Amino acid sequence: MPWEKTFEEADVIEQAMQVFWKKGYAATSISDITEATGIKRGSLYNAFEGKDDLFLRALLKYDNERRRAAMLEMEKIPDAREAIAGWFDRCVQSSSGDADKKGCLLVNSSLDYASYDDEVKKVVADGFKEVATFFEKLIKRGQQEGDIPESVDPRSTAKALMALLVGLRVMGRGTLGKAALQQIADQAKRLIS
Amino acid sequence: MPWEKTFEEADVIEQAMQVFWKKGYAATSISDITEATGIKRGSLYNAFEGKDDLFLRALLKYDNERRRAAMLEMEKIPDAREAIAGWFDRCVQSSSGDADKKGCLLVNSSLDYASYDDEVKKVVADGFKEVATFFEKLIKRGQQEGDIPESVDPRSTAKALMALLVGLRVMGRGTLGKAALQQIADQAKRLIS
DNA sequence: ACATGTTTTGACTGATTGGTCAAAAAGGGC
DNA sequence: GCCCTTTTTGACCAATCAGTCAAAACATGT
Repeated sequence: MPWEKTFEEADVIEQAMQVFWKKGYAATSISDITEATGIKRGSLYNAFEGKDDLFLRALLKYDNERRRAAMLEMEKIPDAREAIAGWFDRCVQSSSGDADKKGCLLVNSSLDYASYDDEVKKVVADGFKEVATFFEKLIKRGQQEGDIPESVDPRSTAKALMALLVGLRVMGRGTLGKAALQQIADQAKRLIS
Repeated sequence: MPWEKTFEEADVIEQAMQVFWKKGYAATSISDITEATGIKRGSLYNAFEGKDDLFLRALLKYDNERRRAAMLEMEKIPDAREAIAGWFDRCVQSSSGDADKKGCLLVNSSLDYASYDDEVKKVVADGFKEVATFFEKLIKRGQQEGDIPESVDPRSTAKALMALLVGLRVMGRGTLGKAALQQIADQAKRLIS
């Protein structure tokens, strides 16, 4: 056996993700990443195919460790209404708690759209779709358990919650403070009442 | 008198705006703009300070001719509820009707945030704030006229409508079709019921 | 026809971009 | 100690970036 890498790929992807998250895909240069990770240019290209590939991996890591993780956690909450509300509150927390105001990488990426290849677009689109489906299931469950009125249409309300969440994430990057974001989150609860 | 410009500044700004709108600020190069407008590099720099300046003017033009214009038009609608609903329907139309899926330049710009100077940030932030204030006034008017129930809180609902609109605009750039966008718009109406 | 002052033009700059590559460095197996 | 294979390294590449500038083109006032 010859020699093994002196860095962990996952660590590099994590740090690259932070840079992409903060600056956006187009505005992030390879030099930004080599500076952030400490590994040299050549090593980076030895381990990854290129900027596209690295971004895709970073996005997948984010998607797995943040979005999917949040879904799994919210699924455990017994009350369906509280699960939905909890997701919004969680976003308010993470948006207002981040001094860099990075928002959500999936949401941010959905607007750089034109820059990406199809694989990246699919990750973004699938992520949104899964969350919307998740909301829809929760609404139906809430209706079965009597927590959510039958007058609420699961499918369209789920889409609206999704849009509201995206909007919350976008507005959270601007000048809106925590209190304002919380007001938005509270209105989300009215959509399932 | 020596010689006058052979192009109209407003035309150049309009065409530059289209490019920025479609590709985003960071991904748009000066060459993209000279190709789109037909005017040569030097002439462009003779008429404008640079890329930043050109983008700011393009954004201001968009803000004036789209956002402000929409506000003025919606203000004319007698029924406050319909004015709000009309705005959403209008966005569904323009989002689904655009083959390029450019969305809203103000919304798009709000996510490139880090790339811009303070003046641009101010235009974006002020634009959002004005729309939210507009919604708030409409809600209050609707309540006075008895079209909107008193149980609706004007301020926080206006913020939520704003967020929902932003989300609609973002989602509209993805795979969501017209019907799905319309479902979201219809849910907006539930927030003022 | 000529002088005037602006616009137009395209070649040019230095910096930065994403990406490549050959040589050096590093460890395990023998 | 030597070989084999992989990683590391930094110099290097062509392309592109935003921006500059001097000279040519131009319409007007005289």
